[in-house]
Amino acid sequence: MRKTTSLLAIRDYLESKSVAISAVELVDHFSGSFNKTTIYRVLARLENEGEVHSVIGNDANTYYATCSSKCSKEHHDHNHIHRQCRKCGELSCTMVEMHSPNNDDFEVEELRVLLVGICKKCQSVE
Amino acid sequence: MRKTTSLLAIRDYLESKSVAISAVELVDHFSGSFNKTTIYRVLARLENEGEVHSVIGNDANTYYATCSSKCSKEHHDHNHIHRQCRKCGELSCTMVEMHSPNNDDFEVEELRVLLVGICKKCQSVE
DNA sequence: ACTATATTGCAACCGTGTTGCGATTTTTGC
DNA sequence: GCAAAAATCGCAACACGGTTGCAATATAGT
Repeated sequence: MRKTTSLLAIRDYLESKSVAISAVELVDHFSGSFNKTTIYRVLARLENEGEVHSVIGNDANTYYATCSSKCSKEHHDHNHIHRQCRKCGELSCTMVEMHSPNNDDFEVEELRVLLVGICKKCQSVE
Repeated sequence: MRKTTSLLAIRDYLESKSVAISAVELVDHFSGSFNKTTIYRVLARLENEGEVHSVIGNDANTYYATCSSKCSKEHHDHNHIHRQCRKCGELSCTMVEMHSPNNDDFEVEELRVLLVGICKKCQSVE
C-alpha cells in the first residue's frame, strides 16, 4: 500500500496553517518524506488547480497558502492584501479584498498587494 | 583621467528611462563597461542613498527606477502603484499613491502594490 | 610623493528553482 | 489476474539571479 501522496500531504499541511509557507520551508519540512523536485512540482499543480495560491514575498521567495473557497481552476480570486513581517519573515493573508483600478491603457488581471512592516509578535519582542 | 564612474552611468541611465529596469537588463546593458558585481553594488548604494527604489516584479526579479523628488536617504516615499505586463514584462511606476491601511497588530512600513496585466502595446499586438 | 580610501574585476560561491531521465508505483483495459 | 498505459517520485545535474572574498587599480588628502 502507498503512503499518503505528496500532493495530499502538502495540501493538508498548507491547509493546517494560518499563514503562508515558503517553498523553502516546505522543502525543509518534508525533507524526510519527499524530494525537493516533487515538492516544487506538487506546488505548481496545486496552484493551477486552484487549491493554493502563491505570493512573492519581500525577500523574493515564493510563499504558498490555501485558497479561499471561491477559487476554482479557471477563476482565481485572491486579490486580497498580504502582509509580511520584516523581522521574522512571517507572511500572511488578510481578509481585505482589493478592487482593480482599471484604466484604459492597462488591462489588470491580478493585484499583488504586500504590506511590509512589523508584526505584533516582533513589536513586543523589540 | 577616470572614465565616468559606474555609479553616475547607471544613475543617469535609470533617469533616462520612463520605466523600471531590471538588474539583469542593467548587467546586460553595461556588460561592455562594468562588471556584474559592480552593477549590483552600485544599485545597492543608489537605493539606500534614496536615488532609486527597487520593485520586486511578478517574475521575482528586481527592477529599479529613479525615485521621485521627495525621496531622501532617510525618508523614502514610493508607496505608489506599480504595474507589470505579463507578456512583455515591462514594469512601470504609476503616479497613484497608496495609503497604508494601518491597524493595531501590524505596523506597516512599506506598501508594495503591483498590478499584473497586459499593457497597451501588447493588447494591440494580440 | 605617500598614505588612506574608494572603485572595480574576477572567480568562486550561495540559494531558489527547474529539467531530463530512469525507476517504481498506481491505475486502466481486457 | 495481468499486461500496458499513466501517474508519481527521486536523483543528479543544471540554470540563473545575486553575493562574497580578495586582489588590483585609481583617486583624494596632506
